[in-house]
Amino acid sequence: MTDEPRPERFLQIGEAAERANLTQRTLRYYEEKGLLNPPTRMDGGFRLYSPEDIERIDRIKQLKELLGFSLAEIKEMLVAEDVRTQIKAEWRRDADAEEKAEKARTAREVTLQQLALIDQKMEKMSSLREELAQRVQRYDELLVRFAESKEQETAPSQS
Amino acid sequence: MTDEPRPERFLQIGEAAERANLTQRTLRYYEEKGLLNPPTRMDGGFRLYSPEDIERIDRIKQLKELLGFSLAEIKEMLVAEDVRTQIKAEWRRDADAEEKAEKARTAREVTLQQLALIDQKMEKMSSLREELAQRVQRYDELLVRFAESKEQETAPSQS
DNA sequence: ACTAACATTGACGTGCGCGTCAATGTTGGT
DNA sequence: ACCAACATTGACGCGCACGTCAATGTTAGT
Repeated sequence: MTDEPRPERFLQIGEAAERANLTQRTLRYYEEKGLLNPPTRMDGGFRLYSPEDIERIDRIKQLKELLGFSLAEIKEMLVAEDVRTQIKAEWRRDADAEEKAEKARTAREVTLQQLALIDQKMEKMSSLREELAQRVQRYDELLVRFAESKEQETAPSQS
Repeated sequence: MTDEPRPERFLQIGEAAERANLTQRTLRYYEEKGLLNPPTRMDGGFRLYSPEDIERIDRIKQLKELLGFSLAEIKEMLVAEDVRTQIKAEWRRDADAEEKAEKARTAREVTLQQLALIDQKMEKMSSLREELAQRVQRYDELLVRFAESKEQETAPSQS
């Protein structure tokens, strides 16, 4: 559960999986499903995950565990991320300026939608939290009343 | 998505399912898995869900969709709820007082754990929210810079 | 050159959370 | 008495998100 910092080296699948606390199978599966773009390979064919790949794996975990989305949904959400790295890569190269701006606008929109979604969830969680907190209070009151009545049994009122 | 208010009548499975936006199959499945205690039946064997049953169904939906727990986990969490209604039912009847208090304490503990769990999730969500908000800001800056450079193209600096 | 540790693809298996028949019974109204 | 609408149990099916072999290849160290 110790949030590993972003590594600066490339990692093989074993290390990558351990770091994220996932199995190798899971990483290959995510690749199969298009959630991870195919990582670079060593000469022998071993996968090599870049620091960016590693970050993306973390993001997937986050979206899955935290927000409970399906992999298909997560794939949709990662479009914004893709555009982001795409822009970074294209930034220094020519590429039509207006086109880049358009991509940025799209990415902005998608991210805003994600934000709205998170806000929705947080509101609902907050109200659930309130409900539970009130419930605890009621238990407390009940237990206090109980303690009082017990007190009276052994040591009658001193008023 | 309109949060139906708590009904005061007993509902058959059809109405109950529609109300919660679930299928009949799902309700029977929840019963099968012990998430719902067997509802009362009509003479012919038709299920009749009490208002409490209906509330419980909503709670299950909440825990599932909002927090993304498995049905097994939710079953665990509902223990507190069970104790709660149990206490209510036993309250007027004799039943050893200390025993009731013990149950209340247990229910309190379970509820506190759920609260802690929710707080954990909310914290993580909050930090994810921050990350995304920052990202939007960076897009904005980028787009502003872009707009400025475009402005210069058509209308050179007036300084 | 050998070996242990690590990786590859392919294929089948699994648990969860239901969906979907099929065959049958119940309820309520005309 | 009949009929449509609604329900019942049982059983098989299915998509998702991987788990788990099996057979094979790669890498790194001695």
